[in-house]
Amino acid sequence: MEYTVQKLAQLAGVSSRTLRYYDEIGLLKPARINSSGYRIYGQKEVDCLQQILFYRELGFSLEQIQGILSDPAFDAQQALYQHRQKLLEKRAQLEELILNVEKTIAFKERGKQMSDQEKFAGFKKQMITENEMNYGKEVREKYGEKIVEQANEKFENMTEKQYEEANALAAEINKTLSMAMKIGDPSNELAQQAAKLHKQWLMYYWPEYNKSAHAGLAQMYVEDERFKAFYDKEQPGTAEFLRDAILIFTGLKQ
Amino acid sequence: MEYTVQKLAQLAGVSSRTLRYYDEIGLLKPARINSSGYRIYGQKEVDCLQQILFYRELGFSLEQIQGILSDPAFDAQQALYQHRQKLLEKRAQLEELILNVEKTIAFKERGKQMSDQEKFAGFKKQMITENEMNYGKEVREKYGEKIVEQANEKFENMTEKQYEEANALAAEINKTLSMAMKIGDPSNELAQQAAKLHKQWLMYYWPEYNKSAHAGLAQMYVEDERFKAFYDKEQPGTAEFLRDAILIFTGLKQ
DNA sequence: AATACACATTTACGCAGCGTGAAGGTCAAT
DNA sequence: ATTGACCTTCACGCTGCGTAAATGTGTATT
Repeated sequence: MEYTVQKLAQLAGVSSRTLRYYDEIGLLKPARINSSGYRIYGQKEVDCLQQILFYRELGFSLEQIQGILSDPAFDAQQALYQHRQKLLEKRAQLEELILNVEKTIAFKERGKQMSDQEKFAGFKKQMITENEMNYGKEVREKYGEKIVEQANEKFENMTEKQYEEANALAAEINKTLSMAMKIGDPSNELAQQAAKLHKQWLMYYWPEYNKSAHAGLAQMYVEDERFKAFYDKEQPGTAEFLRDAILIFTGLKQ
Repeated sequence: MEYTVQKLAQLAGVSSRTLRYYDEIGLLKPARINSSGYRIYGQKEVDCLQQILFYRELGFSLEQIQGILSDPAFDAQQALYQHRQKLLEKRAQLEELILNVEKTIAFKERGKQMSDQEKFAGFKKQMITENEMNYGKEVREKYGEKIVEQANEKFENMTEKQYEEANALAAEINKTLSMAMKIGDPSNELAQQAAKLHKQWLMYYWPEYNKSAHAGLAQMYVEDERFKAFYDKEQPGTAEFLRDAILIFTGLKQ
């Protein structure tokens, strides 16, 4: 059986350009060239092409394939081993690359979360200052107008650095919380650590700390859907969990 | 601090050609060009180069980096995700490649093993001709000295080509057997195919075929530990499986 | 026989990211 | 003035073809 470029190309599932290229680089010469200059391939060339494509699929370069096929018995084995070795190295590199990309993603993700929390901080400010919430009202009733004004002032006078510290704290709270959730007990050490961090975080925003206000805020985290959604976005039940941890931390439960 | 190409190149650990190229494609333009046409880079460019190299290490193309750096906040995140996705796909491809290369190695290895089987054939010869085994004895008793001598002669007169054919057959038997093993029933079509191939293989070595000798050999495969080890080396139980298949094939069981 | 249309041919640019010259100017020191 | 270490701008080369462009052939239909 004899084939022209196109026929052979179709048979082998490559382009005719590829066959001409293989001819050009001497990888696969046609059996003969007919009177019109057409390349004519025979059975031997078909077999050879199959071999070429086989090694090509294994990721060998055309040059390597040429080497392997020109001296088949000797090199093929060793070439395969070396090739495998190279592929393994390549894979190791890729693994590392992927790890680095993932680290970068995580890093940026954290950065993004902080800008989310920026909004949240704004949201919180709105809550405290504009008296929209019942709890806002309650706080005002309980602690008076003066303290609320002081809080606003403190918030608005935060330096950039303090702001970043607060956000870093918030990120740590999240992390600690998510770890504590895995254990599942709000009286557990890790959960109490989260509550403590939360207190520290609060102190960036509140003019003074007291346990019942902290506990009240914690309760609000559960009852206000906006807060709840914020805390639950990664893991449902986080708001409740944090509330319970804080209630225990403040000693206002059990 | 200002740098010429070379200085910056040294600082960043790239070649000056690279910096010129980055200038050429507009990825990193020098801060200014001095009166002699020298490229002069400033602090801003140093920082930018750091970013470029960072993303380059993550495997991004220069074009992608250009995109990311020109509109940092917006694209970077998504680009990272997409990039990760692409890397994962690439890894999957690599895995497959490696698997295929290893398969090929194993296949060629088996070819090499055929020269092990050369030993094995020698081993077999020894067994049959030198009357070491009970089964060897039995065969002699059953079929007489003459036929054994004929077998030896046939074996020693095998051409290279016949020998290779026989080895190819042996390889096919192995393959068929391992597939049949997955199904698990020695009366199954594939297992019977293996038995048939085994008969054909035998006929390269035996002067004449008969069912009971075939069945006897099959039994020996199980009872002689050397044969058993040979057949079981890839998958325990293969010797028994082959024996059962051959017993059914020869009709000497059930 | 003319036309159409699918095939064939060679030549050559393009791709990514530089390496590696070549041919020539500039700077500082000798 | 010369040297030697810099700098500059071309421009080709690497891989494995894709994708024209320009031109010739083979076969079927009108």
